[in-house]
Amino acid sequence: MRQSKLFGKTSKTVSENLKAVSHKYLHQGGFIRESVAGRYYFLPLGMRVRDKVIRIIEEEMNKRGAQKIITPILHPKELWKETNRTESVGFELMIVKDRRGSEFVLGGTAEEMIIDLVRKFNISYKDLPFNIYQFSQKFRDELRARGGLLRVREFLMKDAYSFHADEKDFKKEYQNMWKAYEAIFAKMGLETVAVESDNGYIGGEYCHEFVVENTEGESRFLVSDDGQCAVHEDIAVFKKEEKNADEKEKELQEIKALRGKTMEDGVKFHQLPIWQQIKDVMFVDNKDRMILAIIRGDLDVNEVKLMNLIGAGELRHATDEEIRKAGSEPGFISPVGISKNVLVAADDSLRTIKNAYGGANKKNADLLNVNIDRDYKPNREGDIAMAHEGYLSPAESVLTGKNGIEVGNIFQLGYYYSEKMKDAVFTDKNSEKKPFYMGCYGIGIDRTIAAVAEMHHDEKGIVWPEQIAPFQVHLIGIIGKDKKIKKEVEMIYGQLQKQKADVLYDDREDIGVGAKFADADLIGCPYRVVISSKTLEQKKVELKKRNEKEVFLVSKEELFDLVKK
RNA sequence: CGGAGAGUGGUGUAGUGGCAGCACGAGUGCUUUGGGAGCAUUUAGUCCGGGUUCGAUUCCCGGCUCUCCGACCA
Repeated sequence: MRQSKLFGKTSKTVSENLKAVSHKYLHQGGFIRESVAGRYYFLPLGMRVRDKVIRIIEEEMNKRGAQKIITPILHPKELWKETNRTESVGFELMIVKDRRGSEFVLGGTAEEMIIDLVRKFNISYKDLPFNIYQFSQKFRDELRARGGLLRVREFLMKDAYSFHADEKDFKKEYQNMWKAYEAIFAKMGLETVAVESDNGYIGGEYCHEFVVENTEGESRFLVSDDGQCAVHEDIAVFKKEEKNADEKEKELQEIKALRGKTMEDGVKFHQLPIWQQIKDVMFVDNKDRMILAIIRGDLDVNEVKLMNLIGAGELRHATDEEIRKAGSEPGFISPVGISKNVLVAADDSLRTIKNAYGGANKKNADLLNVNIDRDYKPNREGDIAMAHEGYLSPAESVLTGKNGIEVGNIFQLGYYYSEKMKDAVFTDKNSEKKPFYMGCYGIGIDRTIAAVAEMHHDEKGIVWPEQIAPFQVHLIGIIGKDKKIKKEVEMIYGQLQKQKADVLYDDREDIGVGAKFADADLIGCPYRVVISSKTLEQKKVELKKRNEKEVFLVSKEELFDLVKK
């Protein structure tokens, strides 16, 4: 490719608004341009990177038995109704209508579509298992796009769906895809951690996120020092040490408490440790249920765990008025004697303490010596606590908090969809209809590219890993008056083309050499080849790796050899 | 959705209640080629709507858009 003909240009300056490094360099290098927030044009350079990423994924998926298909992007809304995901999906669905009034969901994930396709075929156990995948544009009505390609509203995703006769067979595929992902990301120069996570609206019982550790990432997870676990904050369990569980239960007491509304106010007023206080958080779910989450005072409520415990689709904090309407008082909420209309969900940490203190459901009144079972009986009890850095894993290893970019995930779906959707069944050996056991597996292509840029750059631009660089070689001539040099570069370019080498030739005649070098650094091809009077004299070419400082003089033959694939 | 900030040529920015300036870019000509060259010349701009005002790019109100933080989402 001649750079003079390349559509899209590098830019010397960049808006201060572009904070994420990947965003900045992808913009400056001429890989992408923004349309509106969270929607991007991919320019030729960006497309080359994207195509290479696609190729790597495709190769690895095919190698492992998956087959590529494509579904329409507009999904009939009826399908989403069949699984009730028109209601349950957390992100607001993008819905479009055609002129006859038919409604379609702009696909953000394609479980329903794939099952709808599969059920057209009268699948028998002999057809199983299979894994079908696609690359397609996905739409998510994110409340807040950010960081260039890091979080977008429209992006290319590889999504795969596997169908099995039973769990055992599925588990093999889960491992198979796990391996595929490790191979895929390794080829792109990304080191990933498989983080155990919550399934969210996708459904199913367990899943793993593939996360690239990076401070720009929004995925918060914890790893234990013993290397035994890497788990997302949403579902991380930890050891809740006993506090004063041996203490004898004392008599319940209500006392006047002229204090502020915070946990600290309670500690100051009673001169007791924070862990002995009961933390009460009132929520409202999407069915307008009032939910009181209670937990040991030194811990925080994890809303995802809470949702899972009580089976809620969405949660929000209750307003002060709602708390009063439920017969309590902000800052003085208590599970003791709370209205029957309030669902009380208790964290099991409350079993590690005795004689707790906290509000009395009225202003400036507190209860002392509150004990679970004796004074209140939660409607639900379980783990709803948020794990934090420094806590101990169940195996008593210290947890460390990390941030990362989620580039892919693999989900166990089990019977989640096949039970909800009609005819999502196969015929087994005994001629009986059985629901499919399923899994699904996604990779966000755009975000993966951003992750590579976040991980591989220096102060001058992106340093692309060879496998996904827009070009392998950036060829530059320092031409001057000497016609011979121009001729030489053209000759070398011609030869490289003949070899079908992946080369970007900076043939622009009207710009200085400094600009050419700066552009080469910005674009970040792995090899830079320079032809000048100096190299011509020595009958060599100059070779420099983007990720190294030294330049080497090599013979033309060596160069041609290098780029031979 | 809550909070904060910002919208000025293609890009990055300055400034002002009364002529909108600079740099980069782009075009032309000459010159120039080892780290974003030089001279000359041309080109192009105040987000939208309303208000205050003799006069608004500037002040006020509304809208839209973007960025950041949070919430949400994965």
